[in-house]
Amino acid sequence: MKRFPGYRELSISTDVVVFTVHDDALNVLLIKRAKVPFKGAWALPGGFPRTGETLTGTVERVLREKSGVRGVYVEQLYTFDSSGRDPRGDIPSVAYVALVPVSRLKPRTSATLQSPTLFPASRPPKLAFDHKRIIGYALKRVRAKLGYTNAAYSLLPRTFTLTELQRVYEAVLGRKLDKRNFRKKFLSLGLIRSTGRTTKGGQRRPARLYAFVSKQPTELTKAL
Amino acid sequence: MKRFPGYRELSISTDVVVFTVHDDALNVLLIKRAKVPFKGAWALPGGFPRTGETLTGTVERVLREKSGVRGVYVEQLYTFDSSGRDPRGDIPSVAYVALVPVSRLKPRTSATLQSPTLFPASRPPKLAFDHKRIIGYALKRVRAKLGYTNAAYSLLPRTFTLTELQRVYEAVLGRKLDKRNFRKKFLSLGLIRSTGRTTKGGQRRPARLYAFVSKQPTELTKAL
DNA sequence: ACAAAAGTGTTAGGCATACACCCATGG
DNA sequence: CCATGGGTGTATGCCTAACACTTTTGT
Repeated sequence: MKRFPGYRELSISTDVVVFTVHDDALNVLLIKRAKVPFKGAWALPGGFPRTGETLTGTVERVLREKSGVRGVYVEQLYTFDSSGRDPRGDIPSVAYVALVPVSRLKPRTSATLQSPTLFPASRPPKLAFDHKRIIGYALKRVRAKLGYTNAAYSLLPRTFTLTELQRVYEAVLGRKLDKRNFRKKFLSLGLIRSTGRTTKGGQRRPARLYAFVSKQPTELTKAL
Repeated sequence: MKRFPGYRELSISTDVVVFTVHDDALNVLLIKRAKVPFKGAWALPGGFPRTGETLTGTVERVLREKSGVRGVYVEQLYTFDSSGRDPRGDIPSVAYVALVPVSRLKPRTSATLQSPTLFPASRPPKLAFDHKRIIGYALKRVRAKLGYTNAAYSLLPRTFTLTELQRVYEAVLGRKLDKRNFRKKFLSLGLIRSTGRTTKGGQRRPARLYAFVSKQPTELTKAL
């Protein structure tokens, strides 16, 4: 088995599915691979753990180096080990999902990074390895999670309107929701509080701004 | 890093939480460790992948060699990589959950195996590594899974009475359920069918025997 | 005054829960 | 005939889903 200095072994890898809501659609961040295998193909950001680095540490480093974000919501998804997924051999990959407000991604799309680009999560381009499958798996997980946790906080700025919150849910779930029912139920959950402030400057009626009471992952007893 | 011939590297491990329902309680199968570290301590069955072996393959082998079962329900749980979990270094472990009818376990409790023994899942003995945490995590997963899949088929023999089915649910969930509501709902799901046969030989009224329509993992649209 | 999004209640149906008695069998 | 678990129905409250108009602002 091939070895690279500084890397532990080529025996386990990580991949990160970075989701964000942009233009009322759920997007996934992909990079162009700079090396073989699959050189030039779109792929999930990922990498091998360095010596002494935990998997979580590897993911944080990958997010920093390849996507330019830090301190975002990260959750382990699944460990993929199907034979044939990597031409270098049977290298299992521990996949993670990161949820990021789109505002956190934009400023870091610089030329020195491996061209991180957003694609619609439901129609990604042709992808390296088994990354298409991983994205499908991640999509399913995030859809479920929004239903029974407060994970939406990680896709929104600090304050937001109820319409923006609803757009996030609609983008992730891929379907329209009823405005009155959505507001009624969400407000009854007690996850968000009104900040007392409103939007300004639009050519329409100002909207109340809300904030999440807690930005820690929380499970709900009653589903959304 | 230490190497053993025939093993890939000591860079990833597997652990299996084998659950079964016995005496109306959810039990977990543990073995006494034969080697350091934690020699003599109770631990989850597990092991390192051999050369060319997938993680799933490793789990199947471990189940065969250490627990004497094959062809049972297995599901990946989580990959644990907290530093400090293994004194040999930061070795991530991919944990799996297996669900087994107790009848499949009994005959293989022979002296040549590393004394696999059942313990109540909610009160396991002192355990090696971070295995207590893994069992807690597995318990949570199985409780959830029973609510929205047909996974219970893997804990029961081919045919069973509704009371036996309810006992399985009660053992896993750790609480009593209402008999009439349980039967009404379960039968309405269409997961099981009456075999037309009944139990015999007890000193009480015979009970109808049921079988699962499908023994493939299936997700329900409506929760139990 | 108009365009654009914000904001707001009611009703009907389905689902979950609580609850108690008769039945069939073997000894 | 007795003991033991098997088997059955109804009523209530809650949550979900469907549905349309008025309000506020900037131009």
